[in-house]
Amino acid sequence: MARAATTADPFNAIAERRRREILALLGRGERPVNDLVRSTGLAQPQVSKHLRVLRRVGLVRVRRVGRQRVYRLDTSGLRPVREWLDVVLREWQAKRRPRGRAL
Amino acid sequence: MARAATTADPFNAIAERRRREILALLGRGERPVNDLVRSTGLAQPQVSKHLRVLRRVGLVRVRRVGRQRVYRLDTSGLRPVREWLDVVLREWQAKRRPRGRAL
DNA sequence: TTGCCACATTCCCAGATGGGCACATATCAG
DNA sequence: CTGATATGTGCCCATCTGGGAATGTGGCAA
Repeated sequence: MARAATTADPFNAIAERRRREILALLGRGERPVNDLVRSTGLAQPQVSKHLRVLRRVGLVRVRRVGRQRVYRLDTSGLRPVREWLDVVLREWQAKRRPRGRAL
Repeated sequence: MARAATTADPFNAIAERRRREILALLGRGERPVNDLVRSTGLAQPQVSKHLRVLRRVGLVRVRRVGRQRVYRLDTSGLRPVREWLDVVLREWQAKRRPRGRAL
């Protein structure tokens, strides 16, 4: 088997640097594609492709405004990541600091 | 260019399901390879390979005990992920709930 | 030394990119 | 309709990958 598709889940989607960059930008507010193109310095087609991946995994949503497409971050898509991280770190903490037994 | 190496950073490393599984197991405490092999149901070589990737990105550490190698989670390696996630979510919240101005 | 055990490494290969580039589409101004 | 603007898609290709199977290696027991 080869590597999983980038659209397999949020973990694979955010593995790509540029996509994280795009998500970070969208975290500060919605933006049309060309805005992202300028901010990232990437070619427009590349940005569109990254956005497509982010769309497929539910990390962003689009809204059409005239001939533009305004992208918006959908934080719910990051939930699995947050949760996995929390579980791992939480359990680790529980093991590392059993001081005074658990409550 | 192709996809970044799985050993490029923690984001790429945890993109793989099996590796997340291994990290979750290690979150509950150190374990020798064979333990992980049993828990994951993967073949030993595969587990070793995943562990190698996790080692390279600093997500786990090894300790030799006799002929075994005990792996331990190194949470500091997850910091970049935690931080990126926090920044994105925090900024998003700031935009979504500007109630009563910022403090 | 011999043999076994716990792991790591190497080789092979189909599958999935990400960027560059050309091109298709949709919308809006004239 | 025509041209310009804003995006999405298709194609090509070097590169990295995860699993399977075989092999290499260090430590321990007899």
